[in-house]
Amino acid sequence: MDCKKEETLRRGPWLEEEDERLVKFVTLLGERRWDSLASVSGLKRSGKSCRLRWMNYLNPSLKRGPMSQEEKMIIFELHALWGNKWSKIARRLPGRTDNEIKNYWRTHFKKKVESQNYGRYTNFNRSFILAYANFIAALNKKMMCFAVDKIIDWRGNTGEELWRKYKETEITWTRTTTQEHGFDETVKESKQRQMESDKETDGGICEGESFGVMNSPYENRISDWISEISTDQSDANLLEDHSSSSSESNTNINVGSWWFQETKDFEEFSCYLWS
DNA sequence: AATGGCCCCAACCGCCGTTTC
DNA sequence: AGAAACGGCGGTTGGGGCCAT
Repeated sequence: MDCKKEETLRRGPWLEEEDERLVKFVTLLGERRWDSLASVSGLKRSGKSCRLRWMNYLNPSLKRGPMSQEEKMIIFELHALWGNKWSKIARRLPGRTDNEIKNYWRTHFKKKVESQNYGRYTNFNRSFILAYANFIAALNKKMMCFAVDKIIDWRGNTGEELWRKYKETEITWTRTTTQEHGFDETVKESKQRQMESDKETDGGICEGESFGVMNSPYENRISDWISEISTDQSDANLLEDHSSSSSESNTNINVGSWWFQETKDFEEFSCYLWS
């Protein structure tokens, strides 16, 4: 019986009329009970095949077109954190499927990873990522200033140290990714140039207004998140001498004036951020 | 023009955890 | 409670397109 059923099932690329029929029945019955949907629709496809076609191709919420600069960076960074957790990474990239990300990774990054250049990126430490997220958030919020010399993280890294790491990583990242992966880094580079010139002229105070701020959904979410947790007190911390911050209990992290619980690891942080 | 190598991506496979009956 | 069905996930495959030779 099952063998007979198998024989009648179509395989391989989907035809246009199959797609149309599938869309019609998913709209009608919803995204569930794929086996029933497959048989009710009259499609000679397995439920699994129908589900896959919908999830990876027909779903109207899917993004079309090439990966953006930012999506590439997110894939790269989250893969460094989580490994081949494609569905998990996909959840941080609205409109992209695990299959798409997996394919993208395999064709664009895998060879590079297998060569010697990857190791240093896997060491993105949390303080750097947090500082970076805060920095982007600060830009997005167009805050009046970003006082590098007032920052300290829970490991005792000063703002200057984080800033230096940020710049080094950005420079290395920019150079290698542009060369190796053909990324368009113009926005990032212009930001960086601006940062450096501002830093020189303002003694460590960066004017957020000066930057060409991107308005991506991710950065907006970071910004929203920061808005949620920011308080008047934390704003006051911006101007607080970091020596007093460092004397505080180690359970708190003060990066760029926002407080985090040390127990909250980066995964939790980013889940909250992008979920 | 023919061919081979490579890239890209849709689709499939097998496994496993969850849900349903 | 347990078997079957279902759904999700990561790994793999195969075919079309492009490009260099």
